[in-house]
Amino acid sequence: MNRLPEDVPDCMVFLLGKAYQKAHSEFKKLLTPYNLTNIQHLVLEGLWYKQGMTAAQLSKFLILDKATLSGVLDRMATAGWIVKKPNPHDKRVMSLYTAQKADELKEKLIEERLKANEIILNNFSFEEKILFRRLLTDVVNSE
Amino acid sequence: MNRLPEDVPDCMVFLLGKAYQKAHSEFKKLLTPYNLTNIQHLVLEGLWYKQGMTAAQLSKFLILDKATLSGVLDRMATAGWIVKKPNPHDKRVMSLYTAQKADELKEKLIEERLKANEIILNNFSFEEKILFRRLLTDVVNSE
DNA sequence: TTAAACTCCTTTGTATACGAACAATATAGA
DNA sequence: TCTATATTGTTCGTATACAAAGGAGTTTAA
Repeated sequence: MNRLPEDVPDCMVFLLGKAYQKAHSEFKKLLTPYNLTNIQHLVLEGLWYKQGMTAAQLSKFLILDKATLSGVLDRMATAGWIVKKPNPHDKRVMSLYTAQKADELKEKLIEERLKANEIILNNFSFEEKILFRRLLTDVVNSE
Repeated sequence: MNRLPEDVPDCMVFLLGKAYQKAHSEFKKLLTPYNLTNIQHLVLEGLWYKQGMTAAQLSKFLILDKATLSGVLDRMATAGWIVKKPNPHDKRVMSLYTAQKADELKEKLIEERLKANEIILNNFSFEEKILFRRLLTDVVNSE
């Protein structure tokens, strides 16, 4: 990725966008061998955290639009990463579970996330890492 | 936007993504009255910084994929925000300029960017703002 | 001068992002 | 119990994001 231009108007949306773009791109490289997209990896981590969530619950948990998630889950079910089980108590809902194919790769996939974190925060001191996380969290949780 | 879940795996890609999502969404609200998307606003700021750039130059300057930019520029030209002038010396190239419609709104549009910055960095101290910018810049420019 | 190599921009295909509208289903309240 | 209201997941439309390939134009080198 190109370096940031220097003598240029200050825009946090742009800066955050480029930082995300960079992080996304690094992680994408790591996931290529698995044929998983970043979002699909995120869904797996979400379900490992709590199996059996409905799409609505997962959508809130991952702060992902339900419309976006709908398509993602479809592709993941087709590719055999997750399983959708109908809920007998509520016919609208499908409970979501990771499939065996995903569970077998769990350790490796989590390792890739940790590796991505390291790459992204490569040049930061321990204190900077902590601070950076807090500042980002504050932006997300503000208001 | 929902708050971040707390007791959850640490993932910088996710965190950066959500921070960008938040910032993007705040700016989007501010731009709605103008019928401009965030990226279109970015293109205008780019051209105000340096008029007459080609698509390739603008793509590098804004770190935007040329394929993405191609469509954005089309829509902006159609909507009358920018003008594409053919370059007599190189028939492959179009020089890009902001149109009158954009220039008339320049001050207001820049004001919206500043307002977005304030909203996003709302809870930060002066020192934190400076530091946050530096950390983000380091992420983008790393390697 | 001419062919190879390179550039610029567009197009195609796939994957998000998200507002809006919908059908099917639940549930609350009269 | 029956209806007004709310929820769940899907689909649609539009706008990125980006890899890959293609057409047209330019430059380089032999």
